[in-house]
Amino acid sequence: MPELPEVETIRRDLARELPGRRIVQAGATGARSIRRHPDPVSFRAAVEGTTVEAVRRWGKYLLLDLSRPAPASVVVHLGMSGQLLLSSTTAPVVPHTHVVLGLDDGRDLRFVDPRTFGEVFVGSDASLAHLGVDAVDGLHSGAQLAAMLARRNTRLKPLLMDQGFLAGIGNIYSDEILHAARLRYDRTSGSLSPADVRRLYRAMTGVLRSAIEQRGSSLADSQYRDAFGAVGSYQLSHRVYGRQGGGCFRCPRSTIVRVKTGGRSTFFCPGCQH
DNA sequence: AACTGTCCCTGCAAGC
DNA sequence: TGCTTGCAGGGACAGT
Repeated sequence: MPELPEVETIRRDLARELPGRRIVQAGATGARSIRRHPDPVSFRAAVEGTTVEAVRRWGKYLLLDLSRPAPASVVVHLGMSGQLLLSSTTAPVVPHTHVVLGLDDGRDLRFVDPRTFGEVFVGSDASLAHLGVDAVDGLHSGAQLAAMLARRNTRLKPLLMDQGFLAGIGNIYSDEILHAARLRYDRTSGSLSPADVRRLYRAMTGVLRSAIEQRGSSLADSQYRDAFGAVGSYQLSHRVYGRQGGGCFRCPRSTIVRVKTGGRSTFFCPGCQH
């Protein structure tokens, strides 16, 4: 399930390959993937003949900035199972390929998404106005985080996953961050001491930066791949996610527990998270 | 305002 | 073996 580190890995791949490339052909066969467009024709018309100028990320969204009509970008959200793959135009088209952008260098950018929770559309930054600051690029100090937390009083995990509060953190990284910060998922933001907030800030930046360095987490069922189809390695560094029944790496006498909350699985160590 | 449950969707694994 | 069931989850939404 692509979260900020996975999307940032893809962004870095594409930022080396796409700027200056012209989109010579655009096709969309998956109506649900381009659900913000009335039909594939309008999507194609907005994209074909444009040049990609930059590749940006905001939270879990990728933006391929187009030369026209300014300001417009191809906005991509990978949902749970989305992949954005650079491949030769002649490579076989795998099942669940919903959008194909043909480039002027003989390659395609293909959007593949079996579960169709992801989407692709042409839009401006205004279409992402509901997002909070980016959890890496927009968060600069523990004091800033403390001020943000002071405006809310709610459980930490849903707050970290609230894209309007902080953009980019999902189920896996919220659990990893909270374990690194030694805080329980159900601690309320209003109950945090200044030292707690400092640990949370350091855990957040530390976990996300390490995960980016290791090119994200590829799990058995999520099929996360970078733009060249390669897997990440941060799953090898997970301390709690998917480790229920295993020993805690920080306090080895404790066992990682899995609970269901808010309709999602949460993993934590009852021994060292409070 | 905060929280829970439901839905969308496919692939995979467990159980009968 | 072959079927059914449950589970995974990002985000929108309805209901409490």
